[in-house]
Amino acid sequence: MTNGNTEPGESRGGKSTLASSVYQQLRDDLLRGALESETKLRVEWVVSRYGAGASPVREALNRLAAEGLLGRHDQRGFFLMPASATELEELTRTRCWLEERALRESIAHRTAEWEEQLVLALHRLARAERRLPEDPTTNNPEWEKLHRAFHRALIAACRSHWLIGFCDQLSDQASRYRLISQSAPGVARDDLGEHRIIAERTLDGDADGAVEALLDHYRLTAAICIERFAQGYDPRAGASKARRR
Amino acid sequence: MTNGNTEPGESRGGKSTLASSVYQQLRDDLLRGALESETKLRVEWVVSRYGAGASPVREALNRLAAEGLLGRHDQRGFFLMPASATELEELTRTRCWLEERALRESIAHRTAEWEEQLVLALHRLARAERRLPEDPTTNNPEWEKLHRAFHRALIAACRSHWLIGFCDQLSDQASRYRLISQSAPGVARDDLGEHRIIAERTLDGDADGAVEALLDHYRLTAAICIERFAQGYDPRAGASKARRR
DNA sequence: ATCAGCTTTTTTGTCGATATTCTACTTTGT
DNA sequence: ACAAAGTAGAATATCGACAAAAAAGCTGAT
Repeated sequence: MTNGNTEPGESRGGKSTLASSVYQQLRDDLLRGALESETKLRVEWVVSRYGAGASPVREALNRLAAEGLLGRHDQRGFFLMPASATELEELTRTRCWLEERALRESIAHRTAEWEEQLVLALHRLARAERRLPEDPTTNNPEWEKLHRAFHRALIAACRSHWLIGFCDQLSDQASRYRLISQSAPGVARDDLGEHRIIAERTLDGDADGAVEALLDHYRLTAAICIERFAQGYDPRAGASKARRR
Repeated sequence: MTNGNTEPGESRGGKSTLASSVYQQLRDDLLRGALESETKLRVEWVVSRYGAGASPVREALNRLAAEGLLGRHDQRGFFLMPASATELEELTRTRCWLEERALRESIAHRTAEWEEQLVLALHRLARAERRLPEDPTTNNPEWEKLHRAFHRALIAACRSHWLIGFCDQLSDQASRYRLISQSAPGVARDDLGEHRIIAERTLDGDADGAVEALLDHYRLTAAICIERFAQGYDPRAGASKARRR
């Protein structure tokens, strides 16, 4: 779990292995919600989709399962974790606990370097378009990256790579929910304004205010998602009847 | 990620796969400190030690690496994470943050069922011998299990399987450090008394008191380990010279 | 119709062999 | 003697075939 750890991506220099490449692509597709139509991930299916042998694919799937992004049952393969409103609530709860602690520690141990990285992240986020002009139903993947980078920059000074890793993991889960329920049109929302307030209070050293803004930000997002869930949204269109185990 | 997840062990009913079996054994050996003499885990070595093909072994190693129990570099295989005093400090810090939150939530949402499980866990722990009579240098593995079960019972009512998973992960890491530095004789310590106080205050609903006792418990353990580190303890005897990367 | 038990098909998990990459050592040129 | 380049050996990563298990399909009796 990640994976309480930095998933390296092996970006710098070292040639990536096939397993890592499949892992990366699969992970991206999962977080983008591109696989929500599948309920089970058969290895043969993954093999033919990403063009790699069974062994590296299995390794990638094992990593993702250990990270909590997939489920696994011995002799029964890998499956997408079912998305439910109660699970989203639990997720959000946990996320608020951990991010609050991380943000407070970050503020308490702030450095000039960290502050600069934060204003940079905010600036980049402000420049990006949330939705692409050509297809307003889907998010701009570039914006997604910058959004995640901003939230990570917030807590980067908390002095615990474990905590950062956990927050990343929860952030991954949350982004899946966000993208699942984003097919619906959605309320107008001042994303940028919220992020700006969080950053301002953080840079001011106003821990209580920053935490309040951050948690409101998360809770509002979750509330919107849950509402859409309640509206009877079901990712799987022609799903079959109940399956045992 | 790890493993913010319930590592099932596939105990009930379903026949376990070879990969899961190797995973389990390797994990046990890691936490028991039985592999501290190795710095690198060559697959061929693991294969011959646990009697399984390369594929299941690689899957097991991938899971452990995703959980943060091992390190991995593409094209360079798997290795034991180096143990350092500063890493132990960071670990303990994080652990205190998370366990405090988990314990407070557990107390805030306590149920009769949970309280009963807690007194049960304490009772079992009290009955077990910490060290085996025949070999006082090593811990009784049975006690280790019960000890872990006690600490998990404490936070079981926190209403977040994510948080429980994270705490488990950190607990695994900590137990590795504990067992590494336990070759040295060690101070006399009233383990049982500490655990009893934690449980009592918890059952009384005294959140502040329970948290204080729990964090002291963790910090004392860490302090003892770090002291032994400082005494120049080095797990790897005839280690080779510096390696790049 | 329905359900138990058998057969077929699909899918998972494992093995053995091989290609690719790294590592340590030797050679060569200055 | 030293560094760059090359080379033999070892380890990692991957493929393709196969065994084992589960799921789906089928038959026949109640």
